Amino acid sequence: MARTRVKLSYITNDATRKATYKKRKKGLVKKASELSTLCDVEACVVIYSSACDSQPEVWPSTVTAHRMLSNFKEMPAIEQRNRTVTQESLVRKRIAKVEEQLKRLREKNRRKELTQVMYQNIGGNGNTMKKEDLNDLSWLIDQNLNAIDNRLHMRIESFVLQEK
Amino acid sequence: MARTRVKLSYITNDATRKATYKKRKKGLVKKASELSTLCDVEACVVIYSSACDSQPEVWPSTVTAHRMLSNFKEMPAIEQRNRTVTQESLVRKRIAKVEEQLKRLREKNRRKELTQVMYQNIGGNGNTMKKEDLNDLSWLIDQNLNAIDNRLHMRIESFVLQEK
DNA sequence: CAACCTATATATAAGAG
DNA sequence: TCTCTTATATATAGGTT
Repeated sequence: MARTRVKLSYITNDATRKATYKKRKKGLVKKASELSTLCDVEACVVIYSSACDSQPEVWPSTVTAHRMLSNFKEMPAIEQRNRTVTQESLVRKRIAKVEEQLKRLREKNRRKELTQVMYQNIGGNGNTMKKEDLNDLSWLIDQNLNAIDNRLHMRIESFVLQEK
Repeated sequence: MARTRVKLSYITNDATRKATYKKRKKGLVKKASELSTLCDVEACVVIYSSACDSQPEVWPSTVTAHRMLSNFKEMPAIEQRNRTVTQESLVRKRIAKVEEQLKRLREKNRRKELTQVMYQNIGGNGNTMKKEDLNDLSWLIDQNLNAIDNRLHMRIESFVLQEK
């Protein structure tokens, strides 16, 4: 995507492929993180590369990925229900409502887990955190910073309005 | 990333957020697909959005995601072995070798599965394929096209050399 | 290697229909 | 809401250090 347009097929040259892998892996994870923040959705990315990384790359964390995929196993049941035509719209509405609750609970849970991790580790022995935890933690901190930032702006705006 | 720089925080406006979600989801999946092809790695992306999609977005397929995540559960054992310091380099080498074999087997398996799906569906009743299968199939076709393309170029080159 | 450097290729925010 | 357009923001290929 730069300097030259690259053909979309396996890169034979080892060095080039490894370089591309590192760059694009970083980019992919960044995009996933942005989507997650901008649209408040849960997302995970898993990359297996036996050649480049000794361990699979998992974003945002092993724990999250596991949770997402185990939720995933429940899907067929929901899908079946969605396919049922009997009183379809009513059922759909109920499902949507339950999904909304579920989502809130997941979010709450996620924050709780992460906050715990944060307190366990900040000021502690330093590097007991795994990379995945750091990723999740970084996300949490970003979210909190954004919340603070928004509140600050609101306060500044109301202050400015009072002055007028 | 265009026209205006967007602040990296939750998009409050429903329409805007939904539009952004659709665009970025598409982009993310494209990037994952490209990484997978360019570097020959297995990758999967899962996005849960109770607000925007009624179903989670899964790339490349439900089957693949399941497989990747269940392989994932085996990790702790491997990680433990990696942490063992006894004859570390030798053990690592053996692990690398086994991982390489495993990777080849997975790839072989993946192709087999997909080819089966392909034959089951092409020329059949038309739309019994799920979106995820289509994604995987599309990947398989791309791979085959690339292979054909490469072989064609080789033949052309050898032909040109003969002419000289 | 890894980190940094730019010319280009892509992604995408807004706006229009 | 969806699609198309287009100005900008980002990502990144190929080098350099």
